[in-house]
Amino acid sequence: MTVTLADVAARARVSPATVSRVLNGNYPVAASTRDRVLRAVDELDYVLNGPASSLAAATSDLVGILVDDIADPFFGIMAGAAQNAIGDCGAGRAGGEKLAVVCNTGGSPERELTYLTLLQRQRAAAVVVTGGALEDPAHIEALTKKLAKLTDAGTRVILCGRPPMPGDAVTATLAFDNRGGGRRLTEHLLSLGHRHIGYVAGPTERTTTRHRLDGHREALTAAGLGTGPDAPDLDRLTVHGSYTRSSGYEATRELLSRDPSLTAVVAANDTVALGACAALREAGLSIPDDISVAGFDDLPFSVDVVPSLTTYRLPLQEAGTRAGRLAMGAEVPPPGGVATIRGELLARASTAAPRS
Amino acid sequence: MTVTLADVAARARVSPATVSRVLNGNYPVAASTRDRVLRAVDELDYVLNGPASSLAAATSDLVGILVDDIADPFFGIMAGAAQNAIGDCGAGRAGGEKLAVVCNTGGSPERELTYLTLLQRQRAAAVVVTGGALEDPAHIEALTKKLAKLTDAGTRVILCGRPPMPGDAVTATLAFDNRGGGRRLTEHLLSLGHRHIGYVAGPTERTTTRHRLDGHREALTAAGLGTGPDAPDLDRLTVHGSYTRSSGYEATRELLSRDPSLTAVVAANDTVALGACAALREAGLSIPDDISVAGFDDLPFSVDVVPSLTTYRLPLQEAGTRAGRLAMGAEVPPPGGVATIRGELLARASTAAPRS
DNA sequence: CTGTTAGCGCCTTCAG
DNA sequence: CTGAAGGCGCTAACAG
Repeated sequence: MTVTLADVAARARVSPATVSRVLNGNYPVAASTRDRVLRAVDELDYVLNGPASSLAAATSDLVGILVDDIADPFFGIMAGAAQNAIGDCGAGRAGGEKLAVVCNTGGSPERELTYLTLLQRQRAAAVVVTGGALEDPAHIEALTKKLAKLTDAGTRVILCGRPPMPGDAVTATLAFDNRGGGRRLTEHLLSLGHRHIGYVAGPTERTTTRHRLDGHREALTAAGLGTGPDAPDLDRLTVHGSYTRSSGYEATRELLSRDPSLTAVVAANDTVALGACAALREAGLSIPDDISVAGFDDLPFSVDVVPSLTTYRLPLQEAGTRAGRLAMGAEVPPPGGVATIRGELLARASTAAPRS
Repeated sequence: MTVTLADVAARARVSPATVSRVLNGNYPVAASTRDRVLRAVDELDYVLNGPASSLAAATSDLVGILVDDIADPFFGIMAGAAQNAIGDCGAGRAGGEKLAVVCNTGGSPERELTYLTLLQRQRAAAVVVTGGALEDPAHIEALTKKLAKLTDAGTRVILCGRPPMPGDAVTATLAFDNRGGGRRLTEHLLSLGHRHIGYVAGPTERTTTRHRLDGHREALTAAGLGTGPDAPDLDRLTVHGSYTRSSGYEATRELLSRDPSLTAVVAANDTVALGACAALREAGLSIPDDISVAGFDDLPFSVDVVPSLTTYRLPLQEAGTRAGRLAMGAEVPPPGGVATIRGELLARASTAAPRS
């Protein structure tokens, strides 16, 4: 019924081994033989049996990309770039095509582990894990063990946009400078003259959230606004939520009710910032005349909204591409296995000096 | 080195076959035996070899979801929902877990075919193809053949948000009522009193684009604005682009330059509508006082932008979920294999009666 | 309910 | 440069 490599061999009047060799292209074969084989493949409409091939070779063409939320462009952009890079590298086994595939964890640690197991089961060639890490010791340990096992089994493990993990469970890590970005953004606001700055943070248990917030407070402290008897109560000016627009909206209303004298709001990311803008506008405040707003990431829409959003640009595309190349082994890991990717402050129309 | 099923069998003092049976859960096994096996699995930290298992069983746990653009929430929402539905169904082989995986074609027909081949190679259990179809006869033929081959090989093929294909190459089709939506939107504008309506269309060669535009013109024609000596030149009031914000921006500027007397703009989708709004605002027009704008899809941001966007809501989440269930065989295909999913007109703040 | 026996389709030494 | 042979790890009949 289904055509196998043996059928192709018979038609091309060569041995199965030869067919295998031309298909994998990793062994010298006479040009004329190759042509004959390729023609037979075509005529028979032969498709390699992946499982059989993976079983025999003990590796597969699968590359998994794990994301927190596939409906969020932050992940979509990285995943797309990684997938492109992987597709472009070509030259793998069996026609040079890797199957780069994205898995949506929905932010659930269990599903993260499940997907990793599934990928391990498939003997994936590589795994790219994106997004901030959960700061739960139990999960970190489980994750570390699982990743170490993958690495042991020959799977390349790349962390993208995520802090390094302890030990050598991982092939390479591309970390974002979330702390630095948080600091720069707040420094920018400070230099504009703001002194009452609210912060709409992400979910508490994520490294991304904490690092961005740390950077923010670092800047505040450096400006003498961090502690001391008449320093503002930082916790009161911080509201946690999720990385969604509606969360930004709610949190901003809360912030406003806690301190109506706010002259600026920093959001955990651009999406959250959009929600913040909506809440502010609804409260009758004009941006940036009455209040400034800053985001983080520089998602595509950020330059386009009105007013255009001041943010800290993370090179998501580049990071994804690099992660993809690393996953393919097309690029050597950075020294120490860890590279920190810096972003860039984009001061746009949503921030201005406070009203005097 | 790596632990195999035989190792587990030895440790649990049963035969390999028994281990296989408890792992797959599709065969009666004594509870005490099962426990012993499960314990051994745990102690040995055993992970099933997917390729071996797929080879022997001639099927795999892989389910592919093809999308045009992973960075676009339109696809992200459907893909995420499908992935959830597939994960929730459980009860597959080997622990009941399917590996639901999304593949990003970037809108390229070649990559679509490539991914399908890769999935076929892996003997995928099912494939969900989302997004509008390309209207190129050569590609349609190639695609039909490839899908038929997948179906023949036992892979369930589900079309989601895409018109039906000729023949029986496909297991089930979930089509969106793009034409009906396009008509409803324009009828709404017409009933408000608009007579000069511009249309920002998507890429010419996609069914989604054409159906939405067809609906629009259908409504115009029904209102007596379609043809005739003093009917407006519909082609002049239509500009094609891509499904992006910037495309909407450019196209709207073009539209405005072609006919400054426009009182309404209908966009191919919400993202495009956002770009249209930006262009309109930049031209000094206020929405909806000077000009009305309508989108399509009802993406999450659409209710939140200012002014909130009138649009035609497509139940993306529901469609994705249903596609996922169909892919798992957890739901029987609709009669005839095709179900048309209707949406709902959402008249919001971006449309109003034209200035008199 | 459980063990035994054959392969699934391909890759990979080893010879030639 | 090409052929022959063995086995990758698991599942699916069969028996019992």
